[in-house]
Amino acid sequence: MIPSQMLKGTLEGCIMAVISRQPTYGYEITQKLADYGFGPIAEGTVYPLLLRLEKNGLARAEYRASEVGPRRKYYMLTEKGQAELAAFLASYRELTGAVGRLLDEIGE
Amino acid sequence: MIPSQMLKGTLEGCIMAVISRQPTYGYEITQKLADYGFGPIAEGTVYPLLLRLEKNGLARAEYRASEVGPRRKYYMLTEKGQAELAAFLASYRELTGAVGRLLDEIGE
DNA sequence: TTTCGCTACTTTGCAATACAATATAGTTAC
DNA sequence: GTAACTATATTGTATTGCAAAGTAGCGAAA
Repeated sequence: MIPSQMLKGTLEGCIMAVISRQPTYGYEITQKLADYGFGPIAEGTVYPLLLRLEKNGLARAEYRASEVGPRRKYYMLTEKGQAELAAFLASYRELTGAVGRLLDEIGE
Repeated sequence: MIPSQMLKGTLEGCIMAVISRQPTYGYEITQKLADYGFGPIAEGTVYPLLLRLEKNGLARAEYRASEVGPRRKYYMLTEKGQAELAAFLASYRELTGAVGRLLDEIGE
């Protein structure tokens, strides 16, 4: 299990990454994240985060009917969101680079 | 600059990693972290974190005189701390693994 | 036809933590 | 004697993942 504190700041970027290629809805995102190995990410985590992305103009959404259940709210990145995703990737690499150098030095 | 939210959960593990090899004092830790590329980590971040490690039995500390300034409080990992460090490393690799798979798939 | 299971979204409130700000104080060099 | 660097501690704040609870559509088994 990845501790929740360690997901802070990273999860938002990861969700932006998920919706960056094709419109995706919340429920599907939680399943994809589990597939990638993030563990079960609570819906109470994903939905508020999506609403926040939308509110901040990083994503926009549209409802589409589903053939197997309630309608789905598909999210996709705005241009501003694409830029934010690029910034996240840069920061993420900065972090993993720093941690990598540290672990290297202590022989881990 | 690595956003502070992204450091949450990771920084504690990194500081454990720093003091795992040799006793280190707070001020020195902030400098080492900067050297590794974490950016300037505020003292208001490091000291409370060290006190927390100590309080939770993950680290112990002793004061030693300095030849160039005030006395220093050297921190070192306890056995419990070593175990916690190992757990952190496992979680960290779980996270980077998951993010890696995600970024792979979206072609980043 | 009712109930269970899966799908799907929203809201409220809490807990953890990095950090800014502030305070304190020893040492050295000008 | 005062500025600059070294060194630790405390208080309060903002962010954010998540638990919990609620709403609701659909299909299949009972």
